[in-house]
Amino acid sequence: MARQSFTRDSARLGPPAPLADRLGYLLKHAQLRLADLGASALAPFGINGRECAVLLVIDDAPPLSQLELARRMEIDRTTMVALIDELEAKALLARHPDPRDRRRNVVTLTDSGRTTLREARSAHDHAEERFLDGLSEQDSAHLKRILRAVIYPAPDGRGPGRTSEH
Amino acid sequence: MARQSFTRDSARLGPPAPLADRLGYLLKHAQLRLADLGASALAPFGINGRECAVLLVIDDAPPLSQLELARRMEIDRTTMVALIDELEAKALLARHPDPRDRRRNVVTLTDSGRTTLREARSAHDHAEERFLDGLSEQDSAHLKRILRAVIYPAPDGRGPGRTSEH
DNA sequence: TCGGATCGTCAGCTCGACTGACGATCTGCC
DNA sequence: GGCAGATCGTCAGTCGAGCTGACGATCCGA
Repeated sequence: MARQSFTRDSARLGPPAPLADRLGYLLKHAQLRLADLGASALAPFGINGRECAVLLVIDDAPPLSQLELARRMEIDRTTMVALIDELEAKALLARHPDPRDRRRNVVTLTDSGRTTLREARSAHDHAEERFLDGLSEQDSAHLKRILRAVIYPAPDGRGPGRTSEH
Repeated sequence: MARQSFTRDSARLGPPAPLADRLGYLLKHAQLRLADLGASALAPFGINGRECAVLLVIDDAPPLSQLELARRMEIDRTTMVALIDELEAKALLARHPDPRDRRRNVVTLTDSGRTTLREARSAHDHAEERFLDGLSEQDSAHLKRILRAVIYPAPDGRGPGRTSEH
């Protein structure tokens, strides 16, 4: 359930003064809180956030090799091995040797994987909503837009980080 | 230098389509990028982000015990031990047994610690600016405000979670 | 004064991520 | 056709951050 449970009991005190304005602190703890909510939401499906993300990406794209998958998600390929091992053990996806290039394994969702993904996605969306609860529609959208901008900074002066070109 | 260096070489591709809109992904990667910038900025001073945060909090507050420090930063007290060990080894802070309660160690900055903190803080601020480069003043402020709102949600309907007062 | 709480410490564990190596396979080039 | 070099999946080992559980020293309230 997402590290950093610390003394959760000792009633939610605000941020320590000198850190309240540090972006690093804010980002870390926002991420932590969402991870926490997300983990609870996904727990009933026996998967965690990373695993859910893998399923999402596989579902979205044409059959991918492990390496392609890893690259898209910016995960190390050795890390992906374990991740896929796990999901395969849970029968949510399957490895198929690629007949065109026998070095590769093509990874696809199983029926069970698709079902689980559908339900898990909805549960996770709900957690995200709770996370954003209290924010206006605009603020939520704004947050995402700003985050994309700082993650994928415009290479030159112009334009926000490009936002996918489908 | 902040985990997740992955295939940094394979030219910065945008977010995988199905993840581009997931807050979890965005938060994680924003945090990652900032941590990366911050680590580079702090490296010359021989400290990392966590250590810098500890120095900041100590500097800000009256003499704190290790436990108080840990609580303020929402760090486990056993984790704090190692953190302080490290900073003490670097002579940036010192432990003093508290004469009033001999179970406690009061932690204070050394002169060297104060100097290092001053310089490191400025370097880190600069990194933060680079991170926010491309965002307008308003967007930067907005980002912090929104993050605070989601980290410390208003307990009931209305409250400090408020996000638009400009 | 004595039992229970508090504080600092330590050993051991988990988890995500990385490095380095290896065998199997593919590809370009002679 | 044959071979050097790249690519892919795998595995063992390591690292950092964080946690749990235990322990000794100390404090405090009944």
